[in-house]
Amino acid sequence: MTTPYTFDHTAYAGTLQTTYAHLADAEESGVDVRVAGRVMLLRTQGKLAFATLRDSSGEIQLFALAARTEDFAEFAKLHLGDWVGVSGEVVRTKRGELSVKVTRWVLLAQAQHNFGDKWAGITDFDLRYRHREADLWANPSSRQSLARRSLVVRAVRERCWAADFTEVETPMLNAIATGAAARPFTTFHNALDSQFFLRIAPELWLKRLVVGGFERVFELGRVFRNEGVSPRHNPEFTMLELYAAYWNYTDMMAFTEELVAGVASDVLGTTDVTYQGRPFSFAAPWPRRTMAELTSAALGEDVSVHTPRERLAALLDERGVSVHESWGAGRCLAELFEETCEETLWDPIFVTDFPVEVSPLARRHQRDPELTERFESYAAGRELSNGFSELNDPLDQRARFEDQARLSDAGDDEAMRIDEDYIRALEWGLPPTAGLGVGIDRLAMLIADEANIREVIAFPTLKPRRD
RNA sequence: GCGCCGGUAGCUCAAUUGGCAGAGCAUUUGACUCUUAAUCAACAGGUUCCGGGUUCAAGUCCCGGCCGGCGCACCA
Repeated sequence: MTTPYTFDHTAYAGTLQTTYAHLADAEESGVDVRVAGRVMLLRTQGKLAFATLRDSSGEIQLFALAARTEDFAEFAKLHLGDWVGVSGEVVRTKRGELSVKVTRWVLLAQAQHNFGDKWAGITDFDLRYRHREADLWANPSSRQSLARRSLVVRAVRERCWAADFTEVETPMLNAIATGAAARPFTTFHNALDSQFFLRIAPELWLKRLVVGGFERVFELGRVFRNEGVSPRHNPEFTMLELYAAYWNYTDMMAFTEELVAGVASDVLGTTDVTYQGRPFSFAAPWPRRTMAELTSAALGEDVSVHTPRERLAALLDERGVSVHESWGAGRCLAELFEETCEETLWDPIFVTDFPVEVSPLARRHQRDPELTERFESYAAGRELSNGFSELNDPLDQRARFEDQARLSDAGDDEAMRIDEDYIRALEWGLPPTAGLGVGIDRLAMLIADEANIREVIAFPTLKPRRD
């Protein structure tokens, strides 16, 4: 059968609900509208038929009468899921339901499959994620979470633009996967006869743009990490990275809390949220506490990057963490922090002053060369952002990469590889600069109140069917 | 990668100790001029995820595999 190529609609269901909220029972507005969407429910009653129409804005009832509606018999045989366009008057029925009293209608597309259960919708995770299109029209909450993700991305982008950051795009196909500690995906370019890695972070490229004179840049894009899959990890995810010349990590913390609080406010209209039943507030300012302070408080024992490595290792051992021989005091401190503090950090907080050993791209702390001017923000027990004063000394950067190479030789397959082109870029002069990375999916989870990252990704990575 | 749990009609779910594989909704047919998950009547709908095994008999028990959820590990 042939269906129309266009439908000229003049109203949305949700808008009609607010515009005609005043209409009394059995009152007719005298206004004709054209609406389109999917038939979600159908109730026929002899020479009457009621359908629930859903469009992107909400739902409205369609009211068809044999005496008034063209092709009434066909209308009464619509299937759940069919797309229709209708025209008719906005009325409220005797029973109080705002409706479009259908005079003319057209089938826009047939639904050949249906989900059947009007109450439970689709609950099977496998079906929901593999056929998200069905999930989205069967389950309004799925659509809401993805819509909120979209609003988060939009708000992030607009706030970065408003702060004079230039949006840029850097390569996803890289000869070296660097800028973070993660195992990469590999691929191959035939014409260039070369192996490439999908990027694990855009960090080094972005700083090269700062070297080139883009004083404020950001990139909002996909990164790929060949790691495990979990309710909080998808192999490809979206990251915001942002760099500002002349800022240090203190400036960047101030920007970060304003950005995140602003995004929450833009999307939800408030900075007060409830995540998985537990409230917290994104409102700035967030507390700043050093990693050593928090870890000492959790342990009931003063520790720092200067605590003898043997003592830190013993504390880890007590907690069942196996200590690798290549770990120095800095790595041990960071592990202790993750073990004792991370999950307890519910309200947004900045954890500052990370050891040099675990921060190969961050600038040394002005007061302690064993630390860096680095922060991570935490919320709901999870890392939300990561930022630092950027290391701009090419000699120190080379030494840091060489430390990483030693870790790699010691069997750490996530250690960074030395990037000669990046060191050369630093030799051209990187001004004092602060950088920020924010996991957008994680932020969207918080704002959409979702426990599983897949709920804020339209098509999460699944194992291909093999049957 | 490891552990636990799950997979039954298009969808949501039942099935007692191993004993004829069911219901609601959806689909099909019929009734019905204000329904709201409409209601009522009837018909139809199955490789119980896949492959082996035990048994007179397997959705159910055993072995292997596939996919998913959760936890651990890894990470953001």
